[in-house]
Amino acid sequence: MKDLKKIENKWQKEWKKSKIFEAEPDKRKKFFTSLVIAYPSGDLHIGHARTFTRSDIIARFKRMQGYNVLCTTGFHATGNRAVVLAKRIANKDKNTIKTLKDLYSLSDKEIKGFANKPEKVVRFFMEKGTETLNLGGFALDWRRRFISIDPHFSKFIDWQFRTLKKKGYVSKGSHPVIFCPKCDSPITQSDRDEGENAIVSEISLWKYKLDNGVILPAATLRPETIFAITNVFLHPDAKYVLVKVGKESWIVSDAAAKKLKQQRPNLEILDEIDPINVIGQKVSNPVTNDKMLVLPGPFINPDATTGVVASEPSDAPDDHIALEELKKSSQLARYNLTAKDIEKIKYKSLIKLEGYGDFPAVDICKQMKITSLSDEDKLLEAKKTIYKLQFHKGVMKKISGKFAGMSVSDAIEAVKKEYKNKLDVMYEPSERVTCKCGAECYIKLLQDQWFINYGNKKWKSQVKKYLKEMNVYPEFWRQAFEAALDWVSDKACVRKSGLGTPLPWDKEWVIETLSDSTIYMVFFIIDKFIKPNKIKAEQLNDDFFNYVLLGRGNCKTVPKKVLNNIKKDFNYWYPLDWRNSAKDLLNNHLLYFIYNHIAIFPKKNWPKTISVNGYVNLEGEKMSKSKGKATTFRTAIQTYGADVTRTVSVISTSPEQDSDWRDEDAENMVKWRNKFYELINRLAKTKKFVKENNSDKWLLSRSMSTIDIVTQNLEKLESRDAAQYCLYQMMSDFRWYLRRNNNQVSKTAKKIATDWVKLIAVYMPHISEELWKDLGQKGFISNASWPKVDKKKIDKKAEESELRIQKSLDDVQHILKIIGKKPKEIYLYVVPNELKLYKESEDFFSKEFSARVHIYAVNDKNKYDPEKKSSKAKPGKPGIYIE
RNA sequence: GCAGGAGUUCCCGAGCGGUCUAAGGGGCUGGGUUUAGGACCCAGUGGCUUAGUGCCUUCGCAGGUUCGAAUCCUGCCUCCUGCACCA
Repeated sequence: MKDLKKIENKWQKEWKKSKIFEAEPDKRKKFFTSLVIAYPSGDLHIGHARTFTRSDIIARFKRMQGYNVLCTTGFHATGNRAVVLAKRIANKDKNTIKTLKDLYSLSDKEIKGFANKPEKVVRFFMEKGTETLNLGGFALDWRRRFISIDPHFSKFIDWQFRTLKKKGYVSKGSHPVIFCPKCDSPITQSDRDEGENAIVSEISLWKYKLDNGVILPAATLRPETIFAITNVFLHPDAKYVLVKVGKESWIVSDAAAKKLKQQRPNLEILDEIDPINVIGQKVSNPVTNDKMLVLPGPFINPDATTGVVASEPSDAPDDHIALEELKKSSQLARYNLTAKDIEKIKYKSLIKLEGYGDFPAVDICKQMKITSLSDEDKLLEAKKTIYKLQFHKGVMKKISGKFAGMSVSDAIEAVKKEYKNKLDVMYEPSERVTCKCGAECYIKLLQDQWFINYGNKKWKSQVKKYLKEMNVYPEFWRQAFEAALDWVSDKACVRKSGLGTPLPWDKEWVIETLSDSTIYMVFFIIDKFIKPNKIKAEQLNDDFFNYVLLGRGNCKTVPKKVLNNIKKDFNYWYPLDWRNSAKDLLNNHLLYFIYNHIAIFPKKNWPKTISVNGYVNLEGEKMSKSKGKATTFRTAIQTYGADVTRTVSVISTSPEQDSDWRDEDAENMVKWRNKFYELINRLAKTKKFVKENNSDKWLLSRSMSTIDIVTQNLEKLESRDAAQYCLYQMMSDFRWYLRRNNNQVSKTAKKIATDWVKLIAVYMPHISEELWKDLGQKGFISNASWPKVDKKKIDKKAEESELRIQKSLDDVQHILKIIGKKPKEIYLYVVPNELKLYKESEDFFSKEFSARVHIYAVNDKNKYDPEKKSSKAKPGKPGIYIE
């Protein structure tokens, strides 16, 4: 057999030489798509294989359908990753260097050259990535490749941002992030030691006032309990401070003051406060104005939130038990309090909860026999139980005034809204977070941030409306999309570090990754003109983009002729017909992509179709978790060949699900490919064809249905279904056909095989080109026309007849199994109109059973039928006699 | 916590109101082919039964709707993903 890997290389060269993938406008209908631009901080991984192959399959399919297809890609270097990598190399980080060596076989010298040179890193891997895509057989127009740190591209981003700003979609604000004080920077999941999954949670602060006007800000996740608060707790032995916040004075724990300082730059620490002096005083409830005591709470954690806790003992088991304990406390005198003071505290029933009385906290503590704060585990469980029940099923009682009758979950939001002016907020990580450097992290409110206002109601509703008009494949994702759209809000679009384009009007900021990659597909069209016309970045000013992209104004920096060519190309190719990406971009990039098109371009240029696919796991493990042995796209190609790698990466599961890369699958696919190649190659060489019988009509009918299904599925990019039919279904039909015909083929079968190779060509383009040539066809199969479905050739009768043969084969086998002996003679008695069908299959049956098979019509007077089995014959079910 | 999903036979993985013991692989068992191994081909793979048949049981758990449920509804359990400065 030929070396199928050499074949791949040969056809890649042929394609390049003949430039068949370089697209120029012509009279055909166009189809414009692109691979999602990859981040080149390493070579492409196996996840890219899936997403990219899907795009390539659709591009190749459309090309064969007769469209003028433009498919291309570029690289995205914006952001911090390469900067961090280059820094780590400079610091001689062993893991980083080892990974680079293991995965990409780089030499020490090469690696050393990357130290503190992020640009060098990304440009190096851009070349690697390009190579890999070529090895994968991607049908791309490489004249349009760019990287997002090219100065020309930056000019495009300048224009985009100025345009957005003019339209009022960019504004300044503040933004909470999880922050490491030691590294002095926001800290992402991968930089964390503990609390990888922590998120920023917003905590409400109710401001309880002492008589002297000083505020005790109590933190809570349940602001609706304000109506039933009975007292406030301070830790008697913790360090508290008096701080100034704007015009107000607050008392908070020392730890809290330090955290709050990060969220409120105007906060000033004035003085240390002894909590003992505050305990025993009275504060007023900010909503009800009720007076209540400040009590000692040795159980509270002064480091959490503000160190001030409001107590709601009817619903919070902790608070209830704390008060119970306090009644018996011997320490009360220390705070000038008496047990009577505590006993006077009256619980207020706030939330109606089925199965519980007025005070659920009291009930559950009784039930669970909790009597002391030292029963920590039980208390936690009780708290969780009540909280969960109340959140989902609790109903607010009369005491809550206008919120009465609301569910607790609704009331929380309603209270926040109603008392917007009285409530304050602070932010905390949802769990403890520590940085890899060891320091504990907290939330910092970044000031003077620039935002793109994706929360803008009008803009959002435009997106929502247009989303309904767009095609989303698989339809499965549309719901997820709409849900994500509901949640998307203003997005901080600049950072202080990393590669990228400086914000045009505030150059100390750099536009971040997801914000400079929203409409980059436009740049594929422009980029092609830059080199040949020696256009400099400075020439690409706003006038240029306004003229070529929006058809507005005048541009004097670029020659008129070039300008109009670009404009012509843009009008021909745009909009993007198909955007395919992995699901990680669903919540962000894909939405921003639609948002920005809608903001900047007229409707005729808005994208048409979005498709999404799941991730790829490696041997059942997440790629990020399978340490060290991460398979790259390139090694997969080198091991199994491009055709196999491509096919395996899209065939294993349906697009909406995560798939799994298993070497075993790839090995099976290698077998399949070889079998396919040998089969078609043998057909190609066949000169002697057999006479046709029912199985030819059957095969033709089956192949027409298969082509039909494959075509329909590719239209929706249901790659798995399409592949399953055109690989496995077709193969199993051919196998039956060959079995039926003693491994011989007819002319019809060879023609069907030719169509089959065309179907396979989108998955396995290399081997298909080779077989195309073997079959004596001209030109590239990549440019051949997609097989047409002739529904007239779908022959239900022939299929049914073939089914009868199969069934009869089964019946005989079944009997043979039961009688358990080797047959010498087999007699089949068929109804008269089936005689021809069975008679032409007589040899086939004989061969299958290694016995002489005799076919008789039931009305044949000369038949041999000692046991009168012919009387059992029905249509499709011959009588059977075996000797 | 909020949001979006998933749980199918030994394993992977289809099916998403009747044609479902439930596609397709893999594994295992038997047979063929082969000098042998491999590869390849055929058959079997819940239980009982049978000259090509018939019955019972099964799709996370528990209920419900229906003439009929793996498929629809309700509740529960378990698992996965995202929640933003990270590409």
